[in-house]
Amino acid sequence: MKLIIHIDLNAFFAQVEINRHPEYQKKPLAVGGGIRGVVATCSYEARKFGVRSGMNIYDAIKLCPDLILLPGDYGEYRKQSNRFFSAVVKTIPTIEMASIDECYGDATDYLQDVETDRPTLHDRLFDLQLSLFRETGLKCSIGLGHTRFMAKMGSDYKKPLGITILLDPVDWKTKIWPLDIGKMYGIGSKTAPRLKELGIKTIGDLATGSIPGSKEILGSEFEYLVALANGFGSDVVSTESRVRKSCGTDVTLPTDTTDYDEIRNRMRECALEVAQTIAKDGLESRTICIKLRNSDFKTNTKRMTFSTYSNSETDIIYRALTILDSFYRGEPIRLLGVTAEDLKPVGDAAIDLRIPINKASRG
DNA sequence: TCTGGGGTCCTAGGACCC
DNA sequence: TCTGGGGTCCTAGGACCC
Repeated sequence: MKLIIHIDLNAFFAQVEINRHPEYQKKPLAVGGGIRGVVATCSYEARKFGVRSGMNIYDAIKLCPDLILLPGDYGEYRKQSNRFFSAVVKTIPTIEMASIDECYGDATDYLQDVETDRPTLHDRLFDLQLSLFRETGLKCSIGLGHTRFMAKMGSDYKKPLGITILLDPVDWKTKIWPLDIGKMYGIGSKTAPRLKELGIKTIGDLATGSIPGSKEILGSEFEYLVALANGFGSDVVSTESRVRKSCGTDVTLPTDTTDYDEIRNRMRECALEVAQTIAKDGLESRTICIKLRNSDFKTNTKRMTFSTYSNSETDIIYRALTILDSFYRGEPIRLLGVTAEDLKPVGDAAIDLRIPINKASRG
């Protein structure tokens, strides 16, 4: 069986900021904000006050009045991430980035000789963690399992600087099964409460696979999730960089507005940014989706598929505004955005399956 | 001053074709 | 006149993750 590792940088954005500004060491710090923003990441000192990612800034400051709030420097985070994971690759060549601050790796070659010797296995992972810190100044948590899921649950189990090995049933039965069902990767804030109502309070409860009603809630995911909790699942680590399927940008306005000129202008800015981004990446798009969120926080989307692919600024802006004009009904708008979908590399033949060849050739 | 911004994947239903 | 099933494309929205 393969040995899959998951490496997760702890409070990554906050770590980078503290490394750049040593005076913030041991201080409650959060990255995020903006006029109506939320916390993207916060330091462990901030977490002691109850501050969490996703929390709005207003609540975060209520909990922690001395919170240091930084706007975030995503270019720098990208650079530091590349530096860190390049260091990982020197030891574990097969890695798959899962996001800016985490990766999966196939560590079979690196660890196989010590797999059955638990103390030595642990030592080797500790050495890896330490050498990554010495080389990059960044702290990570490490999870190890036979599947991606167990590796991921492992790196999440103890932070910061955790090392959690979930190779044997006894490992996950004692560490993972007692966890709240909401901690399971793939079960979010909507599904967890519904499962709890049925009596599925922990991952172990789901693992039995026998609680009536759970199949109805989880639908086609049911068998898959039960299998994951029992140590089955994918162990494939793909080094291929993933092709982007969509590219979008949205913006929360400083205050809700019904001013159509402002809404149009903001939409134009978003469309321009999207056009420039996909053009820079050598992509073009055929479907444009616009998003409007009103003051009740209800989000509506409307998309249109066009007959040609384009990444030209004029086209993308025109398309987005055309949809907006046919869609906007005068409600106060809190957030708006544009997403380009149906992306393909410029120059690749566009195969239009909607026109059967026999008909098209009939002319 | 309550609730960002970047994504992915899935589902369900309608239109349309054979 | 009534009525079917398979398949694709498209759309809107939900859920989830970082």
